[in-house]
Amino acid sequence: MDNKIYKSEEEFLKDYDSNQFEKLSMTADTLIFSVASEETGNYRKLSEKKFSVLLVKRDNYPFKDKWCLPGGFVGIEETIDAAAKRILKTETNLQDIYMEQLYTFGDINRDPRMRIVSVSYIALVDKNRLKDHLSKNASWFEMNILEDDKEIQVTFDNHYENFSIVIEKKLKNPTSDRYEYVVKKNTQLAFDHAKVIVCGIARLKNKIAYTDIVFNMMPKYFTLGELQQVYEVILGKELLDPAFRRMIQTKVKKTEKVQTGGGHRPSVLFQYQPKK
Amino acid sequence: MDNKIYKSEEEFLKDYDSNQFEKLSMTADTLIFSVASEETGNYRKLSEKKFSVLLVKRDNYPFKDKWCLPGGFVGIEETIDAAAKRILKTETNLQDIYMEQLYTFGDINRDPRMRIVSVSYIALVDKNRLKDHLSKNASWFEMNILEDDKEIQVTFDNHYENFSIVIEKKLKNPTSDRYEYVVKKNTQLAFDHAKVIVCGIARLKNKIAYTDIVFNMMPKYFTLGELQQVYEVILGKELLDPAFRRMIQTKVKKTEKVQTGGGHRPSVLFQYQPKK
DNA sequence: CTAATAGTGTCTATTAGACAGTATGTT
DNA sequence: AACATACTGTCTAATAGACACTATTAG
Repeated sequence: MDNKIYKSEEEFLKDYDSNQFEKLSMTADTLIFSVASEETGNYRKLSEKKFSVLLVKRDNYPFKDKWCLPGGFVGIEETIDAAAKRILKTETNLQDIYMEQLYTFGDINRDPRMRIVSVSYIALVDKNRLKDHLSKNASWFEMNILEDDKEIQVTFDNHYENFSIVIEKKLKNPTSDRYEYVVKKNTQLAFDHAKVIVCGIARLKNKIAYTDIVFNMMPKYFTLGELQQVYEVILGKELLDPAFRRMIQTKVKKTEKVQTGGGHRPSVLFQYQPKK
Repeated sequence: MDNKIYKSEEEFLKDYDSNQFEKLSMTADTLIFSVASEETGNYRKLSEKKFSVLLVKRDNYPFKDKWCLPGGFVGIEETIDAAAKRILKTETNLQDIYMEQLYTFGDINRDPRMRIVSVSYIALVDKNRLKDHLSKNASWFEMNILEDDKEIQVTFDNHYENFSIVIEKKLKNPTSDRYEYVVKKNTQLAFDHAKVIVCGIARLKNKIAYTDIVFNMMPKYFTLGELQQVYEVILGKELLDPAFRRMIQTKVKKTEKVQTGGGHRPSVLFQYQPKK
């Protein structure tokens, strides 16, 4: 850097060489999560809820024919949030969807082409809102998650293909809840997206406990049974009905509508009610 | 992008033009938090704990003579984490300090020179570990935080200068806990660092409730009174002794040592004990 | 003795877990 | 009638809040 003395910020900026530091490329990658209903065949049984993520098949190198998260480069005149929204629109044709920044992944060789830093986002959608607006290479994968202290296993299934990943978790520091993820098995996911997915699942699990973000995955009207299933499939464990209903009653409002036809007592439809 | 068909990833990569997308600059900015003890004058009274942040006076444009967070450009061959560590070492001469990524700020005009995306980090240090290793322009500022639903006010004081900022909080979405911060008053902090500080304070407040990260700000041996004060100054509220001791007993281990000389009953010194 | 902090006992209020029970639709 | 889910009542366990009390030292 030169040592010229400037008298004002204007003068300094006019003279500033924006290329004196090396620049790098940035992408926004989006974890689009949803919960889908799978019919069971038995007219009496409830449809099973499946926790799903949207993946895109790469039709170019690198990682040609592998699956990856919807993503794209951040433009020089575009905020990162705007890039993430643009990508969501491109892949799902949806706007006004819940999104939040997840984490920024900056390993040097995470992309074989060159140094690319990825800012990841989580998006939550109600699957009823999108039927066939998906882009050509995009596909919903149902996930099954098996987790203990040391390892996470996720299996992905889109009814044509299925595969699984195994990720080892290591606490970065005994005082915190931050994990370092080490990919032990992954054949089908491009880049470091296996880690991104696992990181996003952890965030979502955490946040449904102390926020209302689940409702972004629900239709306007829903039964408490359905809502409970969504919690259960994300948390990966069953909940007790009375405890669940006690917890949820502050967040929802009963409607006059009921849902019948299930071969059992009709259930009341509820709506989300944000607390003031 | 050209449409040449490649037969392999190797062939593709050899041909790849890494400059086809616009690149941008990235910095890592670090919130270095600590809790300092301020003597009270009265030999009997405990020293007051002050929640502090390390700021650096800019000696160059832009924002010449304003205060900012320690930060620097991320090198093209350097991970973002490594950049953050390098910056911490430069400013405090400390290594092996607790750090975690906070958030990535990517507004287009957050830096008047050019498009710079900032990945912010939180670092927590025990102030006893650094006495006079600070870099020339760095200074610890004690913070006083006043917060309600809508607004955060922080005053900064380093015993020579003091100033305050006012930030409005707006929930981005009723279902979540994400805020948009709008700077209402700020005369002394450079860039968007007022927002970054407020964002970091919020994260810290949150995380001390469900992790053990406070212990990164404590010396090896401490009294429960001191520890409670640290919690209180970060949370901005008083805690009840019996409840605090019940909560903390699973995290600490009593030692044989006691601290005397305070004109009152001596207190037992404790150590952090991570749970297995 | 006094001021100040250290540390404990215990009552109460709130919340979470568990289980058993009742209600009601469709075939 | 039987199955499957909807929904509730209530006991218990665990946790958090509140307050009062005892302990101990330097000056």
